Amino acid sequence: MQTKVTTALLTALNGAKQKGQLKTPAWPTLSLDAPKRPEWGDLASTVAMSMASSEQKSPQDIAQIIVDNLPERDQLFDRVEIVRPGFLNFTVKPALWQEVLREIDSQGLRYGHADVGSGRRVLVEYVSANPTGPLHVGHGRGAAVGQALVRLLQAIGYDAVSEYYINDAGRQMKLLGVSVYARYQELSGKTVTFPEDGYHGAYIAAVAHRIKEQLDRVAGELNSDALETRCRTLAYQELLGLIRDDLKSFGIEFHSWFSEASLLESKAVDQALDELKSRDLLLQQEGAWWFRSSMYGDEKDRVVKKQDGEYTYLASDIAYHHDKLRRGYDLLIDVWGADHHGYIPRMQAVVQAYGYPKDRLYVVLVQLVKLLRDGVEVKMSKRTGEFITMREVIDEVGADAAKFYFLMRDSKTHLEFDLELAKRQSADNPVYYVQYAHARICSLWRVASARGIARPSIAETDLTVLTDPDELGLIKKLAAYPEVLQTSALAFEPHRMTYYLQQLAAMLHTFYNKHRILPPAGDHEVSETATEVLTPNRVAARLVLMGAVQQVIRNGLDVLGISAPEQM
RNA sequence: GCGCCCGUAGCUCAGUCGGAUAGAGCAUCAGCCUUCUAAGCUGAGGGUCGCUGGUUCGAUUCCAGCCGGGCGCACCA
Repeated sequence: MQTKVTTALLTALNGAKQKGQLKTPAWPTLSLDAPKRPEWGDLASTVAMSMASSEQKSPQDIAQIIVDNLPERDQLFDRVEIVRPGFLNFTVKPALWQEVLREIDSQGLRYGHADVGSGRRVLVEYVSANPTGPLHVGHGRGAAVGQALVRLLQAIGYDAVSEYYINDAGRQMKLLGVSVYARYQELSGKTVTFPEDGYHGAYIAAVAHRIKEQLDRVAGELNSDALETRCRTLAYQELLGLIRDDLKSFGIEFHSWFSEASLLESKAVDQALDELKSRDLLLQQEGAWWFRSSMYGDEKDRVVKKQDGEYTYLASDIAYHHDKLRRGYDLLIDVWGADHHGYIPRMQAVVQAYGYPKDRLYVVLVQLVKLLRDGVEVKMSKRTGEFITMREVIDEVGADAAKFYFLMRDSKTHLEFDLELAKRQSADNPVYYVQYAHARICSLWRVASARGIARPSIAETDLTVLTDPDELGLIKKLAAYPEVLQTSALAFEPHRMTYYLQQLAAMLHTFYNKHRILPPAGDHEVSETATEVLTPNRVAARLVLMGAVQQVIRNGLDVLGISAPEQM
């Protein structure tokens, strides 16, 4: 609908220009918003006001010129008004709104999809937690956001895929081995002093217990170093497996998993650094090698190879991004915890160092989740290993509710997540509120079929009976869906979709409460307050409308990776 | 100290490529089930959009400076 009216506006502007009524060389971007008040029409434009200075005419005059040049004015609009400073308010003909329902019906799950991406390839990297322990709530939010981004981008025509980068090399892995080995020794009855900087979580002992048998078998033949290495390998596999399982129960699967260790083994790190060296972007100083990120706006240069000859974490990260860039993606998205924001300039420096524009990489920051239970904060401490895991949250509130909560707010702001609220099955809980709207419509089909009312075929339904403001209001909301989807995807902000769904669900519930969709069952007297006449036509048209609402809720939830239950 | 993010109703937050009387949910109060799921709906109260300046016909939105909160400033990951 927006596009239809925008096109008309543009035609009007160009027409006026040809006649010499307007002279602005380039039109400002034509934005059309649904105005806040119904008396301001369905769509409003501010072009006339923004052109006032370049035209040296009053906004009202410009608006009048535009109106005079509007093509097919009577076919498109019931009313076109010019209001006070220079707003152009359009009231679109109901017939055009009614057409939206046919569009939804014919496109089904694809309604709202677009091709603004035109197949451009995007790689979204998210979660990427160290395989040194279970995923915690923060990872859960990152997972929900990452998955939603992939699906949103796919929906508007991008070829988007997901990847998990496994930090299976370096110090953290070493510590994992040491920690598990210590617990293993304890299990075998030895007293050991647990490494100070090791992983203290109870899950480490659990892992040690689980792999004990395998270790016992080789314990006699291996010295302690080799045993420790074995601990590391087994624990790593065990923990990565847990992470995969957790993600799976959260309904998340990755297109690919990428191992940091593989970069070191294949010498990809050396190669990536050599390439920088050949471009004079690597510098040896004080016995260490520095990446000259300050050449590209970072505040200072960064060490990639330490005095002791070890690579830093950044070295693998450089190689990893080098690899991603060379795989030919048009855009790389990294979803990071907000505490890593200081890392962005150096990664963008990496991108530029390899000759790519810096916006080839976009980092989506995800802020911390503050867990509450009945309004009281649930304290977490990573140091002592006492933190709430993602699995605990999923097990307690369910994957759908958890995802919805994670996606409810702008990811770069702190999120309060009340476990009790997320579990509650009432209107307080936005997840169920939205899902319930969907289930309610499904229930309508069940009741209709029980009463022998067939689901109407849209081709044979007269939609012109849908003239009630509530009916048209719902349709207008449905018509806004494609725009919401697109904005949400292009801004990398899934919460816009969550918000929209809550609004749509609210309208559905209001409508449902106020109007009847099916005629009352035969044995009920029609109450006096039912002033509406429910002709078979109207019933059919309303059912079509309900079908459309159901479809859009389903599409919206789907793009967020949340299920749309038929029954609750 | 420098950098990034945040500051909107009692609480949690939307909105802001500059627009017309600033929105939702929760909480509070008052109502609505013999009907298609009350996991729902209706109504009421509640605001100097952190502060001060600037740009503009117009600023919650843009700019500058302050104030408050979070995070980051390693040859850690």
